[in-house]
Amino acid sequence: MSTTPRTARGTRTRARLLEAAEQVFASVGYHDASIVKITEQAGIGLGTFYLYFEGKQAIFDEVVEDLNRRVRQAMTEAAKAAGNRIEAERAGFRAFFRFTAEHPALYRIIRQAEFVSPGALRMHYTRIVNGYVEGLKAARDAGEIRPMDVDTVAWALMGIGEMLGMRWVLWHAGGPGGGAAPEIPEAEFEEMMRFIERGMAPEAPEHGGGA
Amino acid sequence: MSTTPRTARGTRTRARLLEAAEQVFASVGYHDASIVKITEQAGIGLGTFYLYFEGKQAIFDEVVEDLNRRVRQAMTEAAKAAGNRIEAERAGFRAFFRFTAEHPALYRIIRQAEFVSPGALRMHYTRIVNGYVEGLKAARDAGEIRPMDVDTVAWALMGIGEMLGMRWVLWHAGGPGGGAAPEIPEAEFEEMMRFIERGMAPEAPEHGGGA
DNA sequence: CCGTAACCTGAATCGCCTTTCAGGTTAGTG
DNA sequence: CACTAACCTGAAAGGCGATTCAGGTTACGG
Repeated sequence: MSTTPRTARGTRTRARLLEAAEQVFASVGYHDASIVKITEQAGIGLGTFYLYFEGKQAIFDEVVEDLNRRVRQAMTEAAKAAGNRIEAERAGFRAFFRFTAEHPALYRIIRQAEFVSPGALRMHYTRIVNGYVEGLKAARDAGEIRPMDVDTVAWALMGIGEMLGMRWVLWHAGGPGGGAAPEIPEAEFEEMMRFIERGMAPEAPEHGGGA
Repeated sequence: MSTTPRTARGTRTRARLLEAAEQVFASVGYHDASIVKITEQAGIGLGTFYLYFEGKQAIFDEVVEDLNRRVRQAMTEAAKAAGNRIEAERAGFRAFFRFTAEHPALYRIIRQAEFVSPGALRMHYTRIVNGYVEGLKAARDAGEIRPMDVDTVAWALMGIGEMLGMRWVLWHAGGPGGGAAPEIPEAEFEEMMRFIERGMAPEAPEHGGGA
């Protein structure tokens, strides 16, 4: 039966397992991620794993939860500094891509969640979309974007981010074993933002005011 | 060693295995899809599997290839009937959603391919995007859409389709075990198309001409 | 230095899955 | 009907990985 650590040592051990699990899940996938591999990566005895986690699925869920919290924090943080809503959207997207470029684990892990833990998958997407929805509603009410069904558009934005991010992270940067965080092609990022901004622009823009 | 069937009987058996594999992969995932389950679903002896397939991964790749061919055919077929490019885009999207609504296997299987068979994953997305790219280039040259980096936009469209489709197919229609093909909400589909069409619209539309 | 609560360990158990193979069945031909 | 190429079968071998557990280690207050 798994327990919560009671001392600083235990807390550190648990954290090490979590970090190791993120790496192992991301590099070989859930299926091939054995508890042995995770504990070895963490430099910890096999049996110790079961002191802190119920099993493989349990630690997977926690890894997803953790990544989700971190990516949303990165996005909110970045958006906070922006002036208007459009700027905030742009900053949020950029933060999203930067985060996923630095943590390929996000994609690689989330995509497997469908069977491993459908609830975690839904939670992940829903939470991120909810962040968008709030921002979009405010922008819509402020007249910065056209009247729209913000839910649908928020999911569309999520889809764009996920697909382009996947393409950049997984394929632009060599193979799965790949090395450091890849650069996000600036020109493509701008093209994406143009597409998004036009898709959301108010009916009658400021007469000739382009991007 | 796996062989190609030499008679009508063998051909039928092989096809049954392929169909059963699609169902099993879609319903329990690659990991939990044992050869036993596949052969049982097909109503065929366990050993027979190895007459026609090298192993689990081999049949998985074929399932992906098959689904990919079918969804692209559905899209092309639908787009063919359309008048202009915008109409074709709309028809293609609708066909894509209809297909995935009727074959949830597409999502459920593709999402696992990342680790099971990265090549198959990339092949799947790339082929669909290539279809878009051709259409977009033609539309751009014909002045029906603004000048743009069609590759980036094509991937963005792919992302929108995948995310909204996933949402509709996986979540609007009860649980994973879910029943018949769910309806695609018409209002949401239209909102999505508005977003896409505006994102691609030429710089100076026909003076006040809306959608 | 002693005691003990918390922590750590990895060999062994248990169960499941892939793959093989020796032998049976089917269907078409002369 | 005899023959044979193609096809089908499922018990069993061989492996692998999740999880347990009996016993060792660490840290620290008294």
